[in-house]
Amino acid sequence: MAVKLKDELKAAGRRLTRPRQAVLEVLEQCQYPLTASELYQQLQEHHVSIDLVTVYRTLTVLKELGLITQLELHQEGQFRYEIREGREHHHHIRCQGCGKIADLLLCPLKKLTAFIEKETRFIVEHHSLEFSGWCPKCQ
Amino acid sequence: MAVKLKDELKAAGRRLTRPRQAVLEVLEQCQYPLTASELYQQLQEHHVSIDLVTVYRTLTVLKELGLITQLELHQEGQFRYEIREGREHHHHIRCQGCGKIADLLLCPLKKLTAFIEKETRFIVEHHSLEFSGWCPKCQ
DNA sequence: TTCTCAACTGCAAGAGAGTTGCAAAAAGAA
DNA sequence: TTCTTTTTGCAACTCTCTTGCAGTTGAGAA
Ligand SMILES: [Mn+2]
Ligand SMILES: [Mn+2]
Ligand SMILES: [Zn+2]
Ligand SMILES: [Zn+2]
Repeated sequence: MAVKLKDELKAAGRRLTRPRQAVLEVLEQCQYPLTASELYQQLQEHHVSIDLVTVYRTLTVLKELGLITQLELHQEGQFRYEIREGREHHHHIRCQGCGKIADLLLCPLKKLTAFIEKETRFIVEHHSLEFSGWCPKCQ
Repeated sequence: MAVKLKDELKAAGRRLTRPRQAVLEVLEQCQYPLTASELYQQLQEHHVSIDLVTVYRTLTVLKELGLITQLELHQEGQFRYEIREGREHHHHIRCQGCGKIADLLLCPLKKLTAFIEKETRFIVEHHSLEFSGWCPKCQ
């Protein structure tokens, strides 16, 4: 992934820097999508000192390079980011109690998209689908 | 609807006021869900002078009474509100060009919810599903 | 109708996520 | 090492939404 980062940056005329490597590493090791400030905290715990503004700018760059995905969970009011490498398009479920986020490794919307395009005459480009509820521990 | 508002307010020990009537009227007449500031603008156009803070507080009350629904469209960064009366649970599609929002009078997620509950052992309470793309005019 | 008081409103200030301007620092090519 | 361009950190800012508080108003009681 580090190699891929370097190549993608170079191809885009951008530079390989400490913050970009560090942010990508944290996201690689995390099992669930992180917010900018969660990422910032984790960096501090790893004794990597990067300004929060730089975290935001880095996330924008990594997203532009197609290395991470930005997502929005319902009613959270902030973005989350996760590594794209090796993960197909999928959706999430979040526990209303503890905030635990789990992947749903499926997308049931292909047929529905075709139907909606026919009915509305829109051309569908994106969709967003998330569930929330109670995880086993919080029930 | 005006009668229903009065009754619901009374039942909740709350009062019937000008802002509450005006906000509900604007939402009743609108064909698509409005943000707080769109609502505020429309009120001003109708020469109803209500502070934006009061609009927010009014939306909270109407939501608590179950008269309106709060929703969040993907990537918009603000809430929208629509009248609940006479409308079943449904979803939306928004045009990335002009911002037009259309209702999708369907919900395809009942079976999927049961499947997810079995797979994840979460109990699903809410879901959010929206589409975005290009409306006929913007294509 | 008038009185009374809790509910409500407007204004100012604040919170939280994210963005922008700018000078100083660092990457990387020559 | 030098030079140019990109990147960073800091401060200030934007935008949506919330909170505190003093003055106003709705509506039940007298
Ligand atoms: Mn995921
Ligand atoms: Mn609708
Ligand atoms: Zn999908
Ligand atoms: Zn649904």
